[in-house]
Amino acid sequence: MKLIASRLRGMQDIIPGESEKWEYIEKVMKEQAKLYGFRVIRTPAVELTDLFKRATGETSDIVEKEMYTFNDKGGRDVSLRPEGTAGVVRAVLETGMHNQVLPLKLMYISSCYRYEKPQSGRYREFYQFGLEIIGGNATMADAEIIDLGNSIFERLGLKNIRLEINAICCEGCRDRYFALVKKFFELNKHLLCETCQSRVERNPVRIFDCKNESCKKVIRFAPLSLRYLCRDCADHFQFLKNYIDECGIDLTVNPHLFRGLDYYSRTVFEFIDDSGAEPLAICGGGRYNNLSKEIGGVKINSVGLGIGMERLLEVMKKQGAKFPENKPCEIYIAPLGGPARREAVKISHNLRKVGIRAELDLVGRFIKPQMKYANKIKALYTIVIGAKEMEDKKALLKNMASGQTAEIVIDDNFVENFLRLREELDKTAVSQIENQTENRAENQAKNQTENRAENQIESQTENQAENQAKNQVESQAENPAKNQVENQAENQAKNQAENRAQSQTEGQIK
RNA sequence: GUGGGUAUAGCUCAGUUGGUUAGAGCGCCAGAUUGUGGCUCUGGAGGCCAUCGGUUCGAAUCCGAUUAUCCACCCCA
Repeated sequence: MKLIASRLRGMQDIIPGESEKWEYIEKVMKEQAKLYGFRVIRTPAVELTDLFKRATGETSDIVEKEMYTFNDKGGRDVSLRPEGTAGVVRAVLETGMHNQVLPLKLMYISSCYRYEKPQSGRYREFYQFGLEIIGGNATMADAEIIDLGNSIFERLGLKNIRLEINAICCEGCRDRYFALVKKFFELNKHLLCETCQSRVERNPVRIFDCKNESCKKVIRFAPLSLRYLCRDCADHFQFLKNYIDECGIDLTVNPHLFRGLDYYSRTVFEFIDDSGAEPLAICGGGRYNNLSKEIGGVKINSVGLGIGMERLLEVMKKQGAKFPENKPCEIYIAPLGGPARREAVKISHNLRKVGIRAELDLVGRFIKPQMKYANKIKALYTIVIGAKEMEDKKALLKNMASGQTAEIVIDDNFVENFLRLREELDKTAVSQIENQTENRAENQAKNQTENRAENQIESQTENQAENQAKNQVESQAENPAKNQVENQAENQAKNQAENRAQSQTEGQIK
Protein backbone atom coordinates (compact mmCIF):
# COMPACT_ATOMS: atom_id res chain seq x y z
CA MET A 1 0.00 0.00 0.00
CA LYS A 2 1.37 3.35 -0.92
CA LEU A 3 -0.22 6.48 0.42
CA ILE A 4 0.56 9.85 -1.05
CA ALA A 5 1.83 10.89 2.37
CA SER A 6 2.94 8.99 5.42
CA ARG A 7 3.21 10.02 9.03
CA LEU A 8 5.84 12.64 9.70
CA ARG A 9 8.98 11.59 11.44
CA GLY A 10 8.83 11.58 15.22
CA MET A 11 5.05 11.92 15.27
CA GLN A 12 2.60 9.22 16.18
CA ASP A 13 -1.01 8.20 15.77
CA ILE A 14 -2.78 7.25 18.95
CA ILE A 15 -5.44 4.76 17.93
CA PRO A 16 -8.14 2.89 19.87
CA GLY A 17 -6.51 0.35 22.11
CA GLU A 18 -3.95 2.99 22.98
CA SER A 19 -6.20 6.03 23.23
CA GLU A 20 -8.10 4.51 26.16
CA LYS A 21 -4.87 4.33 28.12
CA TRP A 22 -4.25 8.01 27.42
CA GLU A 23 -7.75 8.90 28.47
CA TYR A 24 -7.34 6.99 31.70
CA ILE A 25 -4.08 8.68 32.61
CA GLU A 26 -5.44 12.10 31.73
CA LYS A 27 -8.54 11.46 33.81
CA VAL A 28 -6.49 10.47 36.87
CA MET A 29 -4.22 13.48 36.46
CA LYS A 30 -7.07 15.92 36.15
CA GLU A 31 -9.01 14.45 39.05
CA GLN A 32 -5.99 14.52 41.28
CA ALA A 33 -5.00 18.06 40.32
CA LYS A 34 -8.54 19.28 40.91
CA LEU A 35 -8.33 17.79 44.38
CA TYR A 36 -5.41 20.15 44.97
CA GLY A 37 -7.41 23.07 43.58
CA PHE A 38 -5.91 23.25 40.11
CA ARG A 39 -7.92 24.44 37.11
CA VAL A 40 -7.40 23.82 33.43
CA ILE A 41 -5.83 26.39 31.11
CA ARG A 42 -5.48 26.02 27.37
CA THR A 43 -3.09 28.13 25.38
CA PRO A 44 -2.18 28.21 21.67
CA ALA A 45 0.32 25.77 20.21
CA VAL A 46 1.83 28.63 18.20
CA GLU A 47 3.41 31.69 19.78
CA LEU A 48 5.80 34.40 18.71
CA THR A 49 9.30 32.96 18.61
CA ASP A 50 10.56 35.70 20.92
CA LEU A 51 8.50 34.34 23.79
CA PHE A 52 10.42 31.08 23.84
CA LYS A 53 13.72 32.80 23.21
CA ARG A 54 13.26 34.93 26.28
CA ALA A 55 11.75 32.20 28.42
CA THR A 56 14.02 29.23 27.83
CA GLY A 57 17.15 31.23 27.10
CA GLU A 58 18.45 32.47 23.79
CA THR A 59 21.40 30.12 23.75
CA SER A 60 19.62 26.97 24.90
CA ASP A 61 19.62 24.05 22.49
CA ILE A 62 15.85 24.13 22.41
CA VAL A 63 15.82 27.59 20.93
CA GLU A 64 18.95 27.29 18.88
CA LYS A 65 18.22 24.13 16.95
CA GLU A 66 15.10 22.32 18.07
CA MET A 67 12.19 24.67 17.51
CA TYR A 68 9.71 24.43 14.66
CA THR A 69 10.09 28.05 13.60
CA PHE A 70 8.55 29.66 10.53
CA ASN A 71 7.04 32.85 9.23
CA ASP A 72 3.26 32.87 9.06
CA LYS A 73 1.43 34.44 6.14
CA GLY A 74 1.50 37.80 7.88
CA GLY A 75 5.27 37.60 8.09
CA ARG A 76 5.37 37.04 11.85
CA ASP A 77 8.24 35.01 13.26
CA VAL A 78 6.38 32.23 15.07
CA SER A 79 7.18 28.84 16.61
CA LEU A 80 5.36 25.75 17.78
CA ARG A 81 5.68 25.62 21.56
CA PRO A 82 8.66 23.51 22.69
CA GLU A 83 7.34 23.42 26.27
CA GLY A 84 4.27 24.54 28.16
CA THR A 85 5.26 27.02 30.84
CA ALA A 86 6.15 30.04 28.74
CA GLY A 87 2.78 30.18 27.01
CA VAL A 88 0.93 29.80 30.29
CA VAL A 89 2.81 32.64 31.95
CA ARG A 90 2.25 34.79 28.87
CA ALA A 91 -1.48 34.04 28.99
CA VAL A 92 -1.67 34.86 32.69
CA LEU A 93 -0.02 38.25 32.19
CA GLU A 94 -1.96 39.05 29.06
CA THR A 95 -5.39 38.24 30.50
CA GLY A 96 -4.61 39.90 33.79
CA MET A 97 -5.21 36.71 35.75
CA HIS A 98 -2.38 37.69 38.06
CA ASN A 99 -4.57 40.50 39.36
CA GLN A 100 -7.07 37.95 40.60
CA VAL A 101 -6.77 36.03 43.82
CA LEU A 102 -3.32 34.52 44.06
CA PRO A 103 -1.97 31.93 43.82
CA LEU A 104 -3.21 30.71 40.49
CA LYS A 105 -3.13 26.96 40.27
CA LEU A 106 -3.16 25.90 36.66
CA MET A 107 -2.91 22.61 34.80
CA TYR A 108 -2.78 21.65 31.15
CA ILE A 109 -2.11 18.80 28.81
CA SER A 110 -0.45 20.28 25.77
CA SER A 111 1.22 19.01 22.65
CA CYS A 112 4.79 20.29 22.41
CA TYR A 113 7.17 20.24 19.49
CA ARG A 114 10.90 19.85 19.23
CA TYR A 115 12.76 19.10 16.04
CA GLU A 116 15.11 16.47 17.42
CA LYS A 117 16.22 13.08 16.25
CA PRO A 118 13.58 10.71 17.61
CA GLN A 119 14.60 7.82 19.82
CA SER A 120 13.27 5.89 22.75
CA GLY A 121 10.92 8.08 24.80
CA ARG A 122 11.54 11.03 22.51
CA TYR A 123 9.24 12.35 19.85
CA ARG A 124 9.00 15.48 17.78
CA GLU A 125 5.44 15.95 18.88
CA PHE A 126 4.93 14.97 22.49
CA TYR A 127 2.39 15.65 25.18
CA GLN A 128 3.20 17.32 28.41
CA PHE A 129 1.05 17.42 31.51
CA GLY A 130 1.91 20.63 33.27
CA LEU A 131 1.17 22.10 36.68
CA GLU A 132 1.93 25.67 37.65
CA ILE A 133 1.44 27.53 40.91
CA ILE A 134 1.72 31.16 39.92
CA GLY A 135 2.12 33.66 42.68
CA GLY A 136 3.02 31.10 45.28
CA ASN A 137 6.03 32.55 47.06
CA ALA A 138 6.16 30.21 50.01
CA THR A 139 8.13 27.00 50.07
CA MET A 140 4.85 25.22 50.66
CA ALA A 141 4.05 25.82 46.99
CA ASP A 142 7.16 23.89 45.92
CA ALA A 143 6.15 21.11 48.27
CA GLU A 144 2.60 21.03 47.00
CA ILE A 145 3.71 20.70 43.39
CA ILE A 146 6.00 17.82 44.27
CA ASP A 147 3.39 16.16 46.47
CA LEU A 148 0.80 16.41 43.73
CA GLY A 149 3.16 14.98 41.14
CA ASN A 150 4.01 12.13 43.45
CA SER A 151 0.37 11.43 44.27
CA ILE A 152 -0.41 11.12 40.57
CA PHE A 153 2.30 8.50 40.15
CA GLU A 154 0.97 6.68 43.19
CA ARG A 155 -2.57 6.69 41.90
CA LEU A 156 -1.39 5.33 38.58
CA GLY A 157 0.30 2.49 40.42
CA LEU A 158 3.87 3.32 39.50
CA LYS A 159 6.74 1.80 41.41
CA ASN A 160 10.42 2.58 41.70
CA ILE A 161 9.90 6.27 41.06
CA ARG A 162 12.63 8.25 42.72
CA LEU A 163 12.49 11.94 43.58
CA GLU A 164 15.67 13.93 43.18
CA ILE A 165 15.87 17.53 44.26
CA ASN A 166 18.48 20.21 44.32
CA ALA A 167 18.74 23.85 45.23
CA ILE A 168 20.32 25.97 42.56
CA CYS A 169 20.82 29.56 43.50
CA CYS A 170 18.34 32.41 43.29
CA GLU A 171 18.95 35.63 41.35
CA GLY A 172 20.78 36.97 44.41
CA CYS A 173 23.40 34.27 44.88
CA ARG A 174 23.41 32.87 41.39
CA ASP A 175 25.98 35.07 39.64
CA ARG A 176 28.64 34.46 42.23
CA TYR A 177 28.17 30.71 42.15
CA PHE A 178 28.00 30.38 38.37
CA ALA A 179 31.16 32.41 37.98
CA LEU A 180 32.85 30.12 40.44
CA VAL A 181 31.77 26.97 38.61
CA LYS A 182 32.89 28.33 35.30
CA LYS A 183 36.25 29.27 36.69
CA PHE A 184 36.67 25.85 38.27
CA PHE A 185 35.99 23.99 35.04
CA GLU A 186 38.10 26.40 33.02
CA LEU A 187 41.03 25.56 35.24
CA ASN A 188 40.41 21.84 34.77
CA LYS A 189 39.37 22.00 31.14
CA HIS A 190 42.22 19.79 29.98
CA LEU A 191 40.87 16.90 32.08
CA LEU A 192 37.37 17.02 30.61
CA CYS A 193 35.91 15.09 27.70
CA GLU A 194 35.36 16.81 24.39
CA THR A 195 31.70 17.52 24.96
CA CYS A 196 32.33 18.98 28.37
CA GLN A 197 35.11 21.18 27.08
CA SER A 198 32.60 22.85 24.82
CA ARG A 199 30.19 23.09 27.73
CA VAL A 200 32.60 25.15 29.81
CA GLU A 201 31.78 28.29 27.83
CA ARG A 202 28.24 27.46 26.83
CA ASN A 203 26.66 25.88 29.90
CA PRO A 204 29.12 24.92 32.65
CA VAL A 205 26.63 23.41 35.10
CA ARG A 206 25.67 20.78 32.52
CA ILE A 207 29.08 19.21 33.08
CA PHE A 208 27.72 17.86 36.37
CA ASP A 209 25.59 15.49 34.29
CA CYS A 210 28.46 13.90 32.38
CA LYS A 211 28.92 10.16 32.72
CA ASN A 212 32.47 10.17 31.42
CA GLU A 213 34.86 8.72 34.03
CA SER A 214 37.54 11.36 33.72
CA CYS A 215 34.94 14.10 33.98
CA LYS A 216 33.47 12.46 37.06
CA LYS A 217 36.83 12.73 38.79
CA VAL A 218 36.88 16.46 38.16
CA ILE A 219 33.23 16.89 39.12
CA ARG A 220 33.91 15.36 42.51
CA PHE A 221 35.85 18.46 43.48
CA ALA A 222 33.68 21.02 41.73
CA PRO A 223 31.88 23.61 43.88
CA LEU A 224 28.29 22.63 44.66
CA SER A 225 25.47 25.14 44.62
CA LEU A 226 24.31 23.81 48.00
CA ARG A 227 27.44 25.32 49.56
CA TYR A 228 26.86 28.73 48.04
CA LEU A 229 23.19 29.33 48.77
CA CYS A 230 22.27 32.66 50.30
CA ARG A 231 20.51 32.61 53.65
CA ASP A 232 17.02 32.70 52.09
CA CYS A 233 17.82 29.95 49.61
CA ALA A 234 19.24 27.74 52.33
CA ASP A 235 16.15 28.19 54.48
CA HIS A 236 13.92 27.57 51.51
CA PHE A 237 15.69 24.31 50.77
CA GLN A 238 15.60 23.09 54.33
CA PHE A 239 11.90 23.85 54.68
CA LEU A 240 11.20 22.10 51.40
CA LYS A 241 12.93 18.96 52.57
CA ASN A 242 10.91 19.06 55.78
CA TYR A 243 7.63 19.51 53.95
CA ILE A 244 8.35 16.71 51.49
CA ASP A 245 9.17 14.51 54.44
CA GLU A 246 5.82 15.38 55.98
CA CYS A 247 4.15 14.15 52.79
CA GLY A 248 5.90 10.82 53.29
CA ILE A 249 7.84 11.12 50.06
CA ASP A 250 11.23 9.53 49.76
CA LEU A 251 13.72 12.09 48.44
CA THR A 252 17.29 12.13 47.29
CA VAL A 253 19.32 15.30 47.20
CA ASN A 254 21.26 15.30 43.97
CA PRO A 255 23.69 18.22 44.17
CA HIS A 256 24.52 17.69 40.50
CA LEU A 257 20.97 18.20 39.29
CA PHE A 258 20.62 21.31 37.15
CA ARG A 259 18.02 21.61 34.50
CA GLY A 260 18.31 22.68 30.90
CA LEU A 261 15.87 25.55 30.95
CA ASP A 262 17.30 28.91 31.90
CA TYR A 263 14.32 30.14 33.85
CA TYR A 264 14.72 27.95 36.91
CA SER A 265 15.91 29.32 40.23
CA ARG A 266 16.12 27.84 43.72
CA THR A 267 14.25 24.54 43.57
CA VAL A 268 14.75 22.04 40.77
CA PHE A 269 13.59 18.44 40.87
CA GLU A 270 12.99 15.34 38.79
CA PHE A 271 11.04 12.15 39.19
CA ILE A 272 13.09 9.31 37.79
CA ASP A 273 11.99 5.81 36.85
CA ASP A 274 14.47 3.08 37.71
CA SER A 275 12.61 0.07 36.39
CA GLY A 276 14.33 0.14 32.98
CA ALA A 277 17.94 -0.48 32.06
CA GLU A 278 18.64 3.24 32.10
CA PRO A 279 17.10 5.69 34.55
CA LEU A 280 14.51 7.80 32.78
CA ALA A 281 13.19 11.18 33.90
CA ILE A 282 9.43 11.18 33.51
CA CYS A 283 8.85 14.46 35.26
CA GLY A 284 10.87 17.61 35.74
CA GLY A 285 10.20 20.93 37.33
CA GLY A 286 11.24 23.69 39.58
CA ARG A 287 10.77 27.25 40.69
CA TYR A 288 10.83 30.07 38.17
CA ASN A 289 10.67 33.42 39.91
CA ASN A 290 11.99 35.50 37.04
CA LEU A 291 10.18 34.15 34.03
CA SER A 292 7.26 36.56 34.09
CA LYS A 293 9.58 39.53 34.39
CA GLU A 294 11.81 38.12 31.67
CA ILE A 295 8.95 38.18 29.18
CA GLY A 296 8.01 41.73 30.06
CA GLY A 297 5.54 41.35 32.89
CA VAL A 298 5.61 42.02 36.58
CA LYS A 299 7.56 39.68 38.80
CA ILE A 300 5.44 36.75 39.98
CA ASN A 301 7.16 34.02 41.96
CA SER A 302 6.04 30.68 40.60
CA VAL A 303 6.77 26.99 40.63
CA GLY A 304 5.74 24.19 38.29
CA LEU A 305 6.37 20.79 36.78
CA GLY A 306 5.96 18.93 33.55
CA ILE A 307 5.26 15.24 33.08
CA GLY A 308 6.07 13.61 29.75
CA MET A 309 2.95 11.68 28.83
CA GLU A 310 4.65 9.28 26.40
CA ARG A 311 7.37 8.43 28.87
CA LEU A 312 4.90 7.98 31.68
CA LEU A 313 2.83 5.61 29.57
CA GLU A 314 5.93 3.73 28.51
CA VAL A 315 7.00 3.24 32.12
CA MET A 316 3.52 2.12 33.12
CA LYS A 317 3.51 -0.50 30.39
CA LYS A 318 6.99 -1.63 31.30
CA GLN A 319 5.89 -2.07 34.90
CA GLY A 320 2.77 -3.93 33.87
CA ALA A 321 0.46 -1.29 35.34
CA LYS A 322 -3.25 -1.98 35.15
CA PHE A 323 -5.55 0.03 32.93
CA PRO A 324 -9.30 -0.08 33.44
CA GLU A 325 -11.31 -2.02 30.90
CA ASN A 326 -13.70 -0.37 28.51
CA LYS A 327 -17.38 -0.20 29.20
CA PRO A 328 -18.62 -3.42 27.63
CA CYS A 329 -21.34 -3.68 25.02
CA GLU A 330 -24.34 -4.63 27.11
CA ILE A 331 -26.52 -5.88 24.32
CA TYR A 332 -26.00 -6.66 20.65
CA ILE A 333 -29.08 -6.62 18.45
CA ALA A 334 -28.99 -8.90 15.40
CA PRO A 335 -31.77 -8.05 12.96
CA LEU A 336 -32.66 -10.25 9.98
CA GLY A 337 -34.62 -8.62 7.20
CA GLY A 338 -36.09 -5.18 6.59
CA PRO A 339 -38.82 -4.86 9.26
CA ALA A 340 -36.51 -6.28 11.94
CA ARG A 341 -33.84 -3.73 11.07
CA ARG A 342 -36.29 -0.95 11.60
CA GLU A 343 -37.17 -2.43 14.99
CA ALA A 344 -33.48 -2.83 15.85
CA VAL A 345 -32.77 0.81 15.11
CA LYS A 346 -35.62 1.82 17.39
CA ILE A 347 -34.61 -0.52 20.21
CA SER A 348 -30.96 0.44 20.17
CA HIS A 349 -31.88 4.12 20.11
CA ASN A 350 -34.07 3.72 23.19
CA LEU A 351 -31.48 1.67 25.07
CA ARG A 352 -28.79 4.25 24.48
CA LYS A 353 -31.14 7.00 25.54
CA VAL A 354 -31.07 5.60 29.08
CA GLY A 355 -27.32 5.03 29.09
CA ILE A 356 -27.07 1.41 28.05
CA ARG A 357 -24.35 0.64 25.54
CA ALA A 358 -26.16 -1.19 22.74
CA GLU A 359 -24.92 -2.13 19.30
CA LEU A 360 -26.53 -3.44 16.18
CA ASP A 361 -25.52 -4.77 12.80
CA LEU A 362 -24.16 -2.00 10.58
CA VAL A 363 -22.86 -4.25 7.82
CA GLY A 364 -25.94 -6.20 6.76
CA ARG A 365 -24.54 -9.56 7.80
CA PHE A 366 -26.43 -12.79 8.16
CA ILE A 367 -27.01 -14.30 11.58
CA LYS A 368 -23.86 -16.35 12.07
CA PRO A 369 -21.35 -13.61 11.27
CA GLN A 370 -23.41 -11.35 13.49
CA MET A 371 -23.01 -13.69 16.43
CA LYS A 372 -19.31 -13.96 15.74
CA TYR A 373 -19.13 -10.20 15.74
CA ALA A 374 -21.06 -9.98 19.00
CA ASN A 375 -18.58 -12.40 20.50
CA LYS A 376 -15.62 -10.40 19.26
CA ILE A 377 -16.83 -7.14 20.70
CA LYS A 378 -17.51 -9.05 23.95
CA ALA A 379 -21.20 -8.25 24.03
CA LEU A 380 -22.77 -9.42 27.30
CA TYR A 381 -26.17 -10.13 25.78
CA THR A 382 -27.50 -10.73 22.28
CA ILE A 383 -30.95 -10.75 20.78
CA VAL A 384 -31.88 -11.98 17.31
CA ILE A 385 -34.89 -10.41 15.66
CA GLY A 386 -36.19 -11.98 12.44
CA ALA A 387 -39.54 -12.31 10.70
CA LYS A 388 -40.79 -14.80 13.26
CA GLU A 389 -39.95 -12.58 16.22
CA MET A 390 -41.54 -9.60 14.52
CA GLU A 391 -44.72 -11.57 14.13
CA ASP A 392 -44.74 -13.03 17.68
CA LYS A 393 -43.48 -9.81 19.26
CA LYS A 394 -41.14 -12.06 21.26
CA ALA A 395 -37.47 -12.95 21.00
CA LEU A 396 -34.75 -14.77 22.90
CA LEU A 397 -32.36 -12.76 25.04
CA LYS A 398 -29.10 -14.63 25.37
CA ASN A 399 -26.44 -14.31 28.04
CA MET A 400 -23.22 -14.78 26.10
CA ALA A 401 -21.14 -15.99 29.03
CA SER A 402 -23.51 -18.69 30.29
CA GLY A 403 -25.34 -19.38 27.02
CA GLN A 404 -28.66 -19.15 28.83
CA THR A 405 -31.63 -17.63 27.07
CA ALA A 406 -34.94 -16.18 28.18
CA GLU A 407 -37.93 -14.93 26.26
CA ILE A 408 -38.26 -11.18 25.99
CA VAL A 409 -41.30 -9.26 24.79
CA ILE A 410 -40.70 -6.79 22.00
CA ASP A 411 -42.93 -3.83 22.68
CA ASP A 412 -42.64 -0.18 23.67
CA ASN A 413 -41.34 -1.24 27.09
CA PHE A 414 -38.36 -3.10 25.67
CA VAL A 415 -35.83 -1.24 27.80
CA GLU A 416 -37.63 -2.15 31.03
CA ASN A 417 -38.14 -5.72 29.82
CA PHE A 418 -34.45 -5.99 29.12
CA LEU A 419 -33.35 -4.61 32.48
CA ARG A 420 -35.67 -6.94 34.39
CA LEU A 421 -34.80 -10.06 32.41
CA ARG A 422 -31.10 -9.32 32.56
CA GLU A 423 -31.20 -9.24 36.32
CA GLU A 424 -32.80 -12.67 36.43
CA LEU A 425 -30.35 -14.14 33.95
CA ASP A 426 -27.42 -12.68 35.83
CA LYS A 427 -28.58 -14.29 39.06
CA THR A 428 -29.01 -17.74 37.58
CA ALA A 429 -25.76 -17.37 35.70
CA VAL A 430 -23.90 -16.55 38.89
CA SER A 431 -25.42 -19.41 40.90
CA GLN A 432 -24.76 -21.80 38.05
CA ILE A 433 -21.19 -20.74 37.85
CA GLU A 434 -20.60 -20.93 41.56
CA ASN A 435 -21.22 -24.64 41.34
CA GLN A 436 -18.66 -25.04 38.65
CA THR A 437 -15.15 -25.87 39.68
CA GLU A 438 -13.43 -23.99 36.92
CA ASN A 439 -12.43 -20.46 37.62
CA ARG A 440 -12.46 -19.03 34.17
CA ALA A 441 -16.17 -18.60 33.77
CA GLU A 442 -16.43 -17.31 37.30
CA ASN A 443 -14.20 -14.38 36.63
CA GLN A 444 -16.10 -13.43 33.53
CA ALA A 445 -19.41 -13.40 35.34
CA LYS A 446 -17.97 -11.45 38.24
CA ASN A 447 -16.66 -8.84 35.90
CA GLN A 448 -20.03 -8.65 34.30
CA THR A 449 -21.88 -8.05 37.52
CA GLU A 450 -19.30 -5.60 38.73
CA ASN A 451 -19.41 -3.64 35.53
CA ARG A 452 -23.14 -3.55 35.64
CA ALA A 453 -23.13 -2.19 39.14
CA GLU A 454 -20.75 0.52 38.01
CA ASN A 455 -22.86 1.39 35.03
CA GLN A 456 -25.96 1.72 37.10
CA ILE A 457 -24.21 4.08 39.42
CA GLU A 458 -23.05 6.15 36.52
CA SER A 459 -26.53 6.49 35.10
CA GLN A 460 -27.87 7.66 38.38
CA THR A 461 -26.95 11.29 38.25
CA GLU A 462 -27.96 12.02 41.80
CA ASN A 463 -25.72 9.53 43.50
CA GLN A 464 -22.72 9.91 41.25
CA ALA A 465 -20.90 12.65 43.06
CA GLU A 466 -21.53 11.08 46.43
CA ASN A 467 -20.20 7.68 45.50
CA GLN A 468 -17.10 9.00 43.87
CA ALA A 469 -16.30 11.08 46.88
CA LYS A 470 -16.87 8.10 49.15
CA ASN A 471 -14.66 5.82 47.11
CA GLN A 472 -11.91 8.35 46.96
CA VAL A 473 -11.95 9.02 50.65
CA GLU A 474 -12.01 5.35 51.45
CA SER A 475 -9.23 4.26 49.16
CA GLN A 476 -7.09 7.21 50.00
CA ALA A 477 -7.46 6.78 53.69
CA GLU A 478 -6.24 3.23 53.40
CA ASN A 479 -3.24 3.54 51.18
CA PRO A 480 -1.33 6.71 51.99
CA ALA A 481 -1.69 6.17 55.70
CA LYS A 482 0.06 2.84 55.45
CA ASN A 483 2.69 4.09 53.07
CA GLN A 484 3.45 7.07 55.18
CA VAL A 485 4.13 5.06 58.27
CA GLU A 486 6.25 2.61 56.36
CA ASN A 487 8.24 5.13 54.40
CA GLN A 488 8.94 7.65 57.06
CA ALA A 489 11.32 5.48 58.97
CA GLU A 490 13.11 4.60 55.77
CA ASN A 491 13.30 8.20 54.61
CA GLN A 492 14.77 9.41 57.80
CA ALA A 493 17.46 6.78 57.73
CA LYS A 494 18.23 7.54 54.10
CA ASN A 495 18.34 11.28 54.58
CA GLN A 496 20.66 10.92 57.48
CA ALA A 497 22.98 8.75 55.48
CA GLU A 498 22.88 11.21 52.61
CA ASN A 499 23.56 14.19 54.76
CA ARG A 500 26.52 12.43 56.23
CA ALA A 501 27.86 11.57 52.80
CA GLN A 502 27.36 15.14 51.70
CA SER A 503 29.13 16.68 54.61
CA GLN A 504 31.97 14.27 54.05
CA THR A 505 32.44 15.23 50.41
CA GLU A 506 32.12 18.86 51.28
CA GLY A 507 34.78 18.44 53.91
CA GLN A 508 37.07 17.00 51.29
CA ILE A 509 36.65 20.04 49.14
CA LYS A 510 37.66 22.33 51.96
C1' G B 1 24.39 17.57 13.89
C1' U B 2 27.68 12.59 14.96
C1' G B 3 27.89 7.09 15.24
C1' G B 4 25.64 1.91 14.87
C1' G B 5 21.44 -1.67 13.64
C1' U B 6 17.05 -2.65 10.68
C1' A B 7 13.50 -2.31 6.26
C1' U B 8 9.38 -8.86 3.04
C1' A B 9 1.09 -9.13 4.05
C1' G B 10 -2.80 -5.19 8.94
C1' C B 11 0.77 -7.53 13.09
C1' U B 12 5.12 -10.98 14.37
C1' C B 13 8.58 -12.93 11.30
C1' A B 14 10.75 -17.18 7.57
C1' G B 15 12.85 -16.97 2.70
C1' U B 16 18.90 -22.00 1.25
C1' U B 17 26.08 -20.17 -1.93
C1' G B 18 21.59 -15.19 -6.46
C1' G B 19 17.47 -19.54 -9.95
C1' U B 20 10.44 -20.35 -12.26
C1' U B 21 4.38 -18.08 -9.97
C1' A B 22 6.64 -14.79 -2.71
C1' G B 23 5.87 -18.10 2.53
C1' A B 24 4.06 -19.26 7.76
C1' G B 25 1.50 -17.98 12.26
C1' C B 26 -1.86 -14.42 14.16
C1' G B 27 -5.65 -11.01 12.53
C1' C B 28 -9.59 -9.88 8.78
C1' C B 29 -13.79 -11.87 5.41
C1' A B 30 -16.52 -16.15 4.32
C1' G B 31 -18.05 -21.58 3.88
C1' A B 32 -18.75 -26.39 6.34
C1' U B 33 -23.65 -25.61 9.99
C1' U B 34 -30.60 -23.06 5.20
C1' G B 35 -32.04 -18.81 12.29
C1' U B 36 -27.53 -18.31 17.02
C1' G B 37 -20.88 -16.88 19.13
C1' G B 38 -16.41 -19.35 21.39
C1' C B 39 -13.63 -25.25 19.34
C1' U B 40 -12.31 -27.58 14.63
C1' C B 41 -11.61 -27.98 9.35
C1' U B 42 -11.67 -25.54 4.43
C1' G B 43 -11.34 -21.40 1.33
C1' G B 44 -10.70 -16.01 0.17
C1' A B 45 -8.86 -11.08 0.24
C1' G B 46 -4.43 -8.61 1.35
C1' G B 47 2.80 -7.75 -1.34
C1' C B 48 6.12 -2.29 -6.61
C1' C B 49 10.03 -7.64 -1.08
C1' A B 50 10.95 0.91 1.47
C1' U B 51 12.64 4.00 -2.97
C1' C B 52 16.07 4.91 -6.98
C1' G B 53 20.22 3.21 -9.45
C1' G B 54 24.20 -0.55 -10.33
C1' U B 55 26.38 -5.80 -10.97
C1' U B 56 24.22 -10.30 -13.48
C1' C B 57 21.43 -14.45 -18.49
C1' G B 58 18.61 -13.87 -13.86
C1' A B 59 18.13 -9.83 -7.63
C1' A B 60 13.68 -10.05 -1.92
C1' U B 61 18.89 -12.00 -1.78
C1' C B 62 25.14 -8.80 -3.85
C1' C B 63 26.87 -3.29 -4.22
C1' G B 64 25.79 2.17 -3.86
C1' A B 65 22.73 6.23 -2.73
C1' U B 66 18.16 8.08 -0.70
C1' U B 67 14.16 7.72 2.72
C1' A B 68 12.01 5.72 6.96
C1' U B 69 12.63 3.36 11.58
C1' C B 70 15.15 1.72 16.15
C1' C B 71 19.37 2.56 19.45
C1' A B 72 23.44 5.61 21.51
C1' C B 73 25.66 10.69 21.81
C1' C B 74 24.14 15.95 22.02
C1' C B 75 19.80 17.77 24.48
C1' C B 76 15.51 16.89 27.01
C1' A B 77 9.54 15.23 28.69
